[in-house]
Amino acid sequence: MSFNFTILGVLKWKPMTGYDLKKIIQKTTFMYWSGNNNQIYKGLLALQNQGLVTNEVKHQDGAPSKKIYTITASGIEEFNKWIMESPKEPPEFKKEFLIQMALSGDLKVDNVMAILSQYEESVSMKLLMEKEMQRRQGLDKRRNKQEEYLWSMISENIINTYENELLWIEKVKAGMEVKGRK
Amino acid sequence: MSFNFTILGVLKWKPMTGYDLKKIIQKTTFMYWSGNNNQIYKGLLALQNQGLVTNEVKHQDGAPSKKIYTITASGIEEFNKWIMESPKEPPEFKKEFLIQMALSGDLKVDNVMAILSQYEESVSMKLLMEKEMQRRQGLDKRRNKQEEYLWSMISENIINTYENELLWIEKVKAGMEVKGRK
DNA sequence: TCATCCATGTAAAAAGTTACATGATTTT
DNA sequence: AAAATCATGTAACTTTTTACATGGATGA
Repeated sequence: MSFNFTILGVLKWKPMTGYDLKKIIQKTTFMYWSGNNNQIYKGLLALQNQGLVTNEVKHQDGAPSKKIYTITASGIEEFNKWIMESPKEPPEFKKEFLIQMALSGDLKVDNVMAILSQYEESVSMKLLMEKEMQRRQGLDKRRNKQEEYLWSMISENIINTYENELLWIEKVKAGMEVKGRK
Repeated sequence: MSFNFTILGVLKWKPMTGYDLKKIIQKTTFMYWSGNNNQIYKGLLALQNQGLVTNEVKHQDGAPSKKIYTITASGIEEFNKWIMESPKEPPEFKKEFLIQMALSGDLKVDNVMAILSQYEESVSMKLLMEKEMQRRQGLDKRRNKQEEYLWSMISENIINTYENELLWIEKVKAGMEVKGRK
């Protein structure tokens, strides 16, 4: 389960609470989970049972007390092993629209054009949202030049993905129009 | 649940058994489910209860008897409504590697280069497999020119996705090397 | 002879999401 | 006065995957 490794990796930055982790995972879109409480708190418990993190309870006046989690030496070791030795999964996608297109063989050309436009609208919207998310995250300070470079490349990867999808939509539309005119 | 709509859409091609559906969904990689028995047979039951499909049992000598499912008129109506009126979901990705890269800020340059190469290998392999899958599927006959065009565009979409990922990996590697030399 | 194909189904586990529950403080 | 933030946790549900179960026919 890579979710727990993600927690571990973020705790390498600095010790923090489950609530902090939740916020980070939720705003980082490429950490693709919902980042809900259930996963976070269960994950932290499991990591603690494996001795990969420890926590220290901080009581606060006029605020709920917090558990600050810190990664242990064996936690760092396990995490580095995951990074270096785990098989690198190829990207996975779910493009429901491809299924819809595959099953639209007997639709009228105009209808196919319509659903292509709907998809285009949806991808454009997503791209805008993604750019806004990244603008906000660009304000976060990175630990060093390498981390900054890697995060900028990740941004590029995500933006590219949506932009390539838009280019592909245009191509399909152009091809459909030629068919329609005949 | 788009899985059941997928079943419905494939049944629009022609009546067939759950087993046939399973094979089609399994070999069509962009229908991203495992296409396991549980989903197929439960899905068909649900569709039948909604009156969207009917089945006819065919007994066979020396082979298990089969249930041939046929889409009903209201099934076709529901399916077309799904295609035209359902919101078009933007593509979703799970790129575990982006998470690994995001958490590799304190790795040595050589180690980052190593995991990039591992990822490149993994994506290349996946691309090859995908091309082979598509070569096999290219042998299937399509119902008409439009369906043929749409399926060729879907192939292009999938191949593009992996090829763009490979281009991106090269770019990241090139950028890392400049950093390493400094 | 051993594996795969045909053909249907069930059981159980894992993974993931949504909603519930509490309660003080701060912001709108 | 209402909503959001901080902070932890639980419960219920949906979705998805893996494995089990049967059994004859065909192919390597």
